[in-house]
Amino acid sequence: MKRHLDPDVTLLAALADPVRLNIVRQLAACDGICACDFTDSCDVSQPTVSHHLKVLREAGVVNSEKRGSQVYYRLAPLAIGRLAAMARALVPGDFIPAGDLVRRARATESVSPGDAPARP
Amino acid sequence: MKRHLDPDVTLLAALADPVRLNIVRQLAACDGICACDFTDSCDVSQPTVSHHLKVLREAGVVNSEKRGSQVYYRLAPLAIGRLAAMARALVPGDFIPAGDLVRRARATESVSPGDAPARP
DNA sequence: ACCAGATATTGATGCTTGTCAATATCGAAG
DNA sequence: CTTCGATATTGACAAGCATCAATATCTGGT
Repeated sequence: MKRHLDPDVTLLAALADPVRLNIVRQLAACDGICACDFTDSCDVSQPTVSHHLKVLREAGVVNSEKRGSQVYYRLAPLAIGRLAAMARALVPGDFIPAGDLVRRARATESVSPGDAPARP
Repeated sequence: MKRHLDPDVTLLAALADPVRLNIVRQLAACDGICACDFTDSCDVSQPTVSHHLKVLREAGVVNSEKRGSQVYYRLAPLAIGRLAAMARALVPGDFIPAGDLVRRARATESVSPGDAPARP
């Protein structure tokens, strides 16, 4: 994982992988999961799972705790908080002149994702 | 941009780039920005900006509206909403047995990001 | 001390991606 | 119609990443 200058990019990049997002979602549903469980649930090899866990660890998304011969992982609340804060900061309307609010309210998200700039 | 099966991964991947996150942040601060403004503010070439805008468009992060010879971009509220929903879904504590809450409350995020699994 | 299980590291490989130069397309103005 | 400014596309290239096989390290039990 590239060490970006912006820690938010690092956080997003850590989550922007199907295997890693799957891991994170499992951790959200049931905190404190042993690494071996991921080796079963994810359909990738054990070294790959270990690699992804390392990426998540270095991005601060998960914390690890060694217990006996196995390692338990849990979500880092700070990381999830940072993600939520990012989403909140991206919501327009907090620091925008009132006139723009009206203009935005009129344009009610009519364009579907992925289409070109209105080619007739 | 790879077309993932999971749309959330596509959304996160679209945001996980310094140039694109910069664009999105500018759009959050001042909605309705012409593409040429990004060519100035981002220190990459015009084709690269156009490429990143396309990625954001296809991920549903931004909507584009052609006005005259120039194209205005604005954030897609749905995408930001999806990001916020993701962050909310990752917060543990909503659907976790009460006993685990106590256990998690005791382990108060003491481990710093990126360190090894507690080697004494 | 040795063995077995769990996790991490290394090295190699194919695919993806960010970037730019060059070119194409599109719209407005003359 | 031609020219100019703005945006998009194409082609090419280097860098980064996900993945696995093989190997190493660590831990608990016998």
